[in-house]
Amino acid sequence: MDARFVAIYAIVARIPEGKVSTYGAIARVIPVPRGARGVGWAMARCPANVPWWRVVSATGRVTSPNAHIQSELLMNEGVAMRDNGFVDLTIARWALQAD
DNA sequence: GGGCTGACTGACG
DNA sequence: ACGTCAGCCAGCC
Repeated sequence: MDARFVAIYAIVARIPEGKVSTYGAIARVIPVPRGARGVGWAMARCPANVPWWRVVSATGRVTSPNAHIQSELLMNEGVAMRDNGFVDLTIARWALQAD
């Protein structure tokens, strides 16, 4: 486990309910080895205590293999969902912070 | 060692 | 506005 990935999980863990963030946005705050893909890679291996469902693609689309579960979780938290698998980043986007 | 894949993104037609 | 393409680079055959 690399310290950078720990930082990714730490940031994701800071995303409040009803808010989401994007892979690319996180990749800009942290010097991730492979940029946005690195974040996705990290999410794919979410250490367990990580609210991975609050991370979506830059367009607001849920790109996870279990998108239906993710979208359901987001709706359950009050995230502004458009339709199946889409989040309204205009409303739900969280202001990133490295610390 | 070489080629393909992917929980991405931004540019292009 | 929407579908495709190319760049990206660690992992996994």
